[in-house]
Amino acid sequence: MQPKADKRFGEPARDKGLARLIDVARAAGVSRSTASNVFNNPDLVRPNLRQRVEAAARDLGYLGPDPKGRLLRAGKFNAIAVMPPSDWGIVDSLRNPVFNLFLRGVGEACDSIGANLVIISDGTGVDGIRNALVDGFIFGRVEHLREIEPARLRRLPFAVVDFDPGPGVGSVRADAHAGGYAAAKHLLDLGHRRFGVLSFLRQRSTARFHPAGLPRGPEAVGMPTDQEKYRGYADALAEAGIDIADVPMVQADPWDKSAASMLLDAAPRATAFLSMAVMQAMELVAEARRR
Amino acid sequence: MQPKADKRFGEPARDKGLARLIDVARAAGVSRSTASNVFNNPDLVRPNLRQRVEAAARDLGYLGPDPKGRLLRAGKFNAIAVMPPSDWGIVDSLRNPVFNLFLRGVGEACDSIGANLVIISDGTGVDGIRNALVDGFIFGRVEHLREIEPARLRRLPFAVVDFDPGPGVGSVRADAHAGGYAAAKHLLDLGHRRFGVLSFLRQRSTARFHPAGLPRGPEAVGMPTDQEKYRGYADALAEAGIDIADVPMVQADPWDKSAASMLLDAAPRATAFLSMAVMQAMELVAEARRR
DNA sequence: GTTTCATTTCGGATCGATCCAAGTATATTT
DNA sequence: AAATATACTTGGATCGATCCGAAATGAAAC
Repeated sequence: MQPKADKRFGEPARDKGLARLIDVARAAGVSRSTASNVFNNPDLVRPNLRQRVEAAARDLGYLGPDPKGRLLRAGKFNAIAVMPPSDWGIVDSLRNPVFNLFLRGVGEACDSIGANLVIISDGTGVDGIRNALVDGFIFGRVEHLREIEPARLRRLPFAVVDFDPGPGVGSVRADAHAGGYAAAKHLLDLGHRRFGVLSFLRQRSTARFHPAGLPRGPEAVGMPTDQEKYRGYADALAEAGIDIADVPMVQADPWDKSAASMLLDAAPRATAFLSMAVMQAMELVAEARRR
Repeated sequence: MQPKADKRFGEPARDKGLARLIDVARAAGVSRSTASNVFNNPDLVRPNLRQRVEAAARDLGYLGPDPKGRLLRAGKFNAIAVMPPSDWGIVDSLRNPVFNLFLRGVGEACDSIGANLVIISDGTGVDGIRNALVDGFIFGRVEHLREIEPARLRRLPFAVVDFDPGPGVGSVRADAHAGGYAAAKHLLDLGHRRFGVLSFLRQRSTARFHPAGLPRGPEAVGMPTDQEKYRGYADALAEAGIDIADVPMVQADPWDKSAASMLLDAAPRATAFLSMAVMQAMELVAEARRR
């Protein structure tokens, strides 16, 4: 049947230069649906028409269905977002070995289902989270959950790593206590007895030194996993008769480079160090080597 | 003015449970435009109406303008895509220090403009490139350009790293010749005189050993930058009276782990090695340490 | 030459929102 | 109080495509 006058959109000046499906359809003298089928269900279109459409597409330089329109209908993005830890930004995140590992894990899943991996920019802010064109989010840090109002969180498809936000939410966590215990035990087995501890603060602020042990109250190590890790350290040390409360500790923002030298100054006789964050540990090694 | 009967969309069963802008508008007894303005240009809406809309939004659990619809109108994605080198996939890419560096560079730019960073999955294939919801692409390897038909490439906003695709296309490149020269020079200055060279093949295939120098023809090192780097090595060696054509070389796929041991076997007396790819170099170090 | 049925093709409705020309209510001027 | 200016609102058109019921086509059957 011949296409009647398809009054949809009165030929609104194709200024952008990019052909739309409707342009191809008109050029080929078929309806939008037929043209659409040529690209999505070629079997449904008889060969002669199909060729006409294909020729028209070639002539107009049509690149195939535009993802924008398709997306609006389908509602799927074929992409998964990863939220870098609060206020880290993309660069800092990529610099962190642990985050890289995390990213690789997510990347593997993405590869397997052919989804793209989106790293949410810090610059987009918390609202950016809503505007990201993705199917779901993976949070690496609890802070995010705190920042987002619960109502909207409830409608967001997401999963969490290293924190159990309660029933109904997908989450995975590492056994931080075991990890911390193993690390400390390893050092003890090597004969170390004098330690120093590097920990971090919840908020960006200046480094502070605690002569001994973990402070109580709101300043205590933030993440649940970190608390567990700390307890892991503590338990291992306890077995060797060392009270972690007697071990010098520096708390600082993970990016605060002064923490390392502060700890080295504070615990000059220490032969081994326990750190909560990789970045801090790396900085400590670098600083120690520098001296 | 009171909203008349806005006949648009005959209340199509809000089954998904998610409220749309139009639902909010109806609930508040205003038009879509007004509701839209409440979220985008609050100043244009009088307080009493605005509050009514906001209340309605709250009641219905409206989360703000859906990015899908907004996107369709705006045509902007606020995201930049990075293509991992052909057939690497996301995971392998993230494992590569050089790619990580590259990613960090792009990430920095993204952070600064508040754009999200998208890593295109290998699984989406070359077509995925069209379907990615991004504003532009950055290619790290020339192979991509070869895979994409020129016509569609011409309409794609993109930039290229380490390859100059010709006029009209944004591109940046490193001075590979200088880099190669400097690296080789450094080793020479350290006193090394017996070398081994690790290079890679364009296509995935089994490692092959060349007793001396770079083979000619289609098997030659693929990327322009790699050829330059090779010449950089060659020039530095030449200054020390060494002809690179006399240096044992192994060519292999960057991920082929056998290359390292093959080279170590082939050049047992070598005291220093020159590699075209980081991954190969890393594997070489690991293998050497293992022995 | 009809009737019947499977195969193709068509076009209005829709996805969720924004733009803009046109209309209405309110404020200001005379 | 009428006339004019200003401030808000409105709804149709649009972004680019897909879905699906209905209409048209063509081939086989009567």
